[in-house]
Amino acid sequence: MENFKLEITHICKQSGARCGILHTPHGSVQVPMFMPVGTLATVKYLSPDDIKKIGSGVILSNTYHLWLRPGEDIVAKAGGVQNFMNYQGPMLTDSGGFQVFSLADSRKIKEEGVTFKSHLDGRALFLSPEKSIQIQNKIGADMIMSFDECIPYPATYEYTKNSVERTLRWAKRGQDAHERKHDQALFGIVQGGDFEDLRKHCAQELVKMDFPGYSIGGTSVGEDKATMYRMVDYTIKYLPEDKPRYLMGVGAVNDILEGIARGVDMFDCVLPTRIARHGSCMTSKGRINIKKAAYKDDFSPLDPNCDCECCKNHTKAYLNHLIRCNEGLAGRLLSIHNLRFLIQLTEKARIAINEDRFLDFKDEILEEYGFDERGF
RNA sequence: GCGGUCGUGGUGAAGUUGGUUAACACACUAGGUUGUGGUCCUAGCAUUGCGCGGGUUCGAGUCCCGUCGAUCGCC
Repeated sequence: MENFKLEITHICKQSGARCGILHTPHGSVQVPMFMPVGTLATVKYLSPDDIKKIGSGVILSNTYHLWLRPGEDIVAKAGGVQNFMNYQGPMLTDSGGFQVFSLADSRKIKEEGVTFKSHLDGRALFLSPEKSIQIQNKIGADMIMSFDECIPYPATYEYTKNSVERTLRWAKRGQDAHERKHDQALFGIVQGGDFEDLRKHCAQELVKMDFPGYSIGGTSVGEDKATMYRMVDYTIKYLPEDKPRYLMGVGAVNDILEGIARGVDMFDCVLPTRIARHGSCMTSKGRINIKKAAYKDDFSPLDPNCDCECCKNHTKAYLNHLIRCNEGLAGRLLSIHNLRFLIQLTEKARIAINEDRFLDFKDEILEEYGFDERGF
């Protein structure tokens, strides 16, 4: 497809991190970037205007969730997910592979696809590579994902190997079923757990199929950070330089920085918005929990270095009050803040890459943040 | 004035024929949450303390007496 293309503008001489522009049918955005998650065609609590104001490049939505409610036909009838939610920016949908893994019961994986029970009402469902792509074709995001098996960690070599082979066959089937190659970029997803040869094999086979973008999957499923970074290392060297690389489900500050250092272009994660709804905030000085009694009478902004609507207009004392009272505005303001915080992080990262000092930048940020094992 | 019922943490309340660590929930305190179920998880949380003061008993929140308070009924 000619209207989807990654243009690499600079490669950091110090780290090898990349900077570029991703062109999509719904606009061009800069990478590396963090993509807010909008599962049900809404970034929880935020209006489309809010999403634009925080400087978000791409937002994510979910095949599995939209399939169940309201159904892909409704979304198609609305003119695609962008029209449905009245957000005219680049979007991406996950394939449902992860949701089948993470929230469905009674999962049975067969060559044909996966049977499982709905998390909403328990009814039996079936999702296959073809079905996932058909649904994503109807939803209409600019980037769509192959239907993969996201295996748990740890998994045995034997299980992982068989799963990778199946994920590769599924990738091919999805590619064959894809009917909107002209305006939807289908990404292949690299699995392979913590096994170097399986990651290599999976990446190389997907590259042979020539996808317009590649995702690194099977991360952030409970493994430790060193393992996650190793999975990225095992994978990324086999991916083509001129295609976008998306590290799925990763959104902790140190993980994003480590990913960028390794050449990742795109990240998404529920972390900033999920923790925001419960009062946890990412700030330049580290993570704080705004619910704490200590903030009851703290009339300073959440993060004086932040330019978001929340930090410019409100005090910690007010946020503390809102979250204690379970007021929706707390979720909105803190979601705006955490998302803006990560987006600002990527903006600063791009500057550092262009100045060939990304490794220094990474160390400075982590130092100031008070990096620990958890990484926020 | 007479009679009944009741009095356990910040709140609502369990506490069996009197028997070791006063259940549970909410609230509160401190953490967590990584391809989003507006969730969920973890830990802490009654100055040997059960309105107050006596008594019985090896042992009382649980029995007895007094007292204070709440509440209902009757004059």
